[in-house]
Amino acid sequence: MTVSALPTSTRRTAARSSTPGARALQKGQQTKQVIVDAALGLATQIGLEGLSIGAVAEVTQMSKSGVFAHFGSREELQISVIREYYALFFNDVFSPAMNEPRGLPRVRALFGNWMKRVAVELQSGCIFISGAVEFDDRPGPVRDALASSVDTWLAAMYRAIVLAKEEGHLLAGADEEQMAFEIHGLILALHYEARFLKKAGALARTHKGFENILARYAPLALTPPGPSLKSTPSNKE
Amino acid sequence: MTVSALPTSTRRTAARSSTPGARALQKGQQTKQVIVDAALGLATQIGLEGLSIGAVAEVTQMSKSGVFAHFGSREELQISVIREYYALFFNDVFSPAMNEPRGLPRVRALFGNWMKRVAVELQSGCIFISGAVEFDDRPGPVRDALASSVDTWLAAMYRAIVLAKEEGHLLAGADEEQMAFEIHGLILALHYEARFLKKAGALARTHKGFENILARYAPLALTPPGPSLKSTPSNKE
DNA sequence: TGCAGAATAGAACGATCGTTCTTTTTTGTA
DNA sequence: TACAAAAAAGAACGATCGTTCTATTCTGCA
Repeated sequence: MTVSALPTSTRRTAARSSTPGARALQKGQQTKQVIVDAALGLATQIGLEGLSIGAVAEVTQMSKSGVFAHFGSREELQISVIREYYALFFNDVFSPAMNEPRGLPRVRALFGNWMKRVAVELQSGCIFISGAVEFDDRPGPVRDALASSVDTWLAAMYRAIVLAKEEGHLLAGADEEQMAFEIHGLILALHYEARFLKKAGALARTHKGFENILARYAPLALTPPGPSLKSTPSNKE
Repeated sequence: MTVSALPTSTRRTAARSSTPGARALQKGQQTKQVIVDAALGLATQIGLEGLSIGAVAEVTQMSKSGVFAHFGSREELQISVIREYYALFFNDVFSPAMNEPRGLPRVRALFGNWMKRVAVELQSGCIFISGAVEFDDRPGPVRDALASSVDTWLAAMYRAIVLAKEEGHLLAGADEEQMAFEIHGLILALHYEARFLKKAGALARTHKGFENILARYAPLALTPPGPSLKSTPSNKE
């Protein structure tokens, strides 16, 4: 489960001046990618709802209609931004963690990458969090794209927890959904208290909160900073 | 520490047709209150940033300029809404909990009221949460009013936890700020997963998460709602 | 009852929004 | 190099925004 189910439009054709007989269109997709990148940068600051075609045009030094033509509607631009963010998020958070062995190490890596990413985003904002507030009672295709992206990510996190239990790294009675819920809460609290309230120490508390959760659901596993007994160095997958 | 530090403008003068010699102005403050109430209803649905004077005018059956004259600016209207929400929040969540004895009972009541309120708001939205996302990097008086309201509430929650520790209801080594942080995360996760993702069971998970936190910070206190199959009924985590 | 002042309405402003239509420029290729 | 198609620009539209200014209505009190 990598980034397979991604929109095809965001992938560059890579057929440049060479191989002329392959695919045709190039320039269009190229500038479209530039526009989406710029729009993503804007959306992380002012939110998906505050994203305006005029602002994107100004940043990209294009005309409003020139930007508009690539998407046909503002909603389509917003959806493209969501898909782009989704791809970046998975590449930064999910994919590297899959190199860790299944079980607690992978769960740790997923949470660590997630936390690190949100920490970096404390200056730029997280679309998965801000968008949830903006579209929580605004039905439509934008909301659907956002919700399905978040659902996919949370399901991936949940899946890693289930695997950890199957590996015997968690208590037999551990409630995986409950654990995922509490982890999600830590990330949201980090975003809220650090980004909005500018409170110091939120990052450390997030990390400590995760260790507290582990102490509840996997009390056997010691904290890794020392020479710990990593779980079974399993293989397969 | 009740609702003392509240804006004076939101309190009604209560000097009606009787006692004519007391205060003069009535009608103005009266309709202003109506406007603020209507604006609050709108803001909980579409957010503080989406709140427009035209929409408020339509709801209250007034003219735009008629609404505007009471505040002088949109920002002042937003701030009035925040103060009104703050007052309602404290009356619903904080004040009733102060009837509980200090210590764990009061902490339980605070969290229970908070959770209940957010649960009710799953259809209308919580300004403390949506506003945090809307104004997390938008400096100004609106952000300041919102942040100080949230700060006051979180400080009240923190204070109750400190008292619980002083009463001996928490472990001697309990980190009160950490506990408050984790509790905050539960509320945020409830709002996110129930309101945005429409996931079922979020309310139960929030409650269970709170019990898990208590089991960590106050393992001596048993859960009050009858015989449950909680984790090991043992002691010292 | 009359009257000053508060409260509200009405109209208009400049700005910005998403979108449409038309025209110009650029691109890829025969 | 020429030409058709794609890409981008330009101008304008109706709508809505916050705000200002002026005129009208209402309220409270002598």
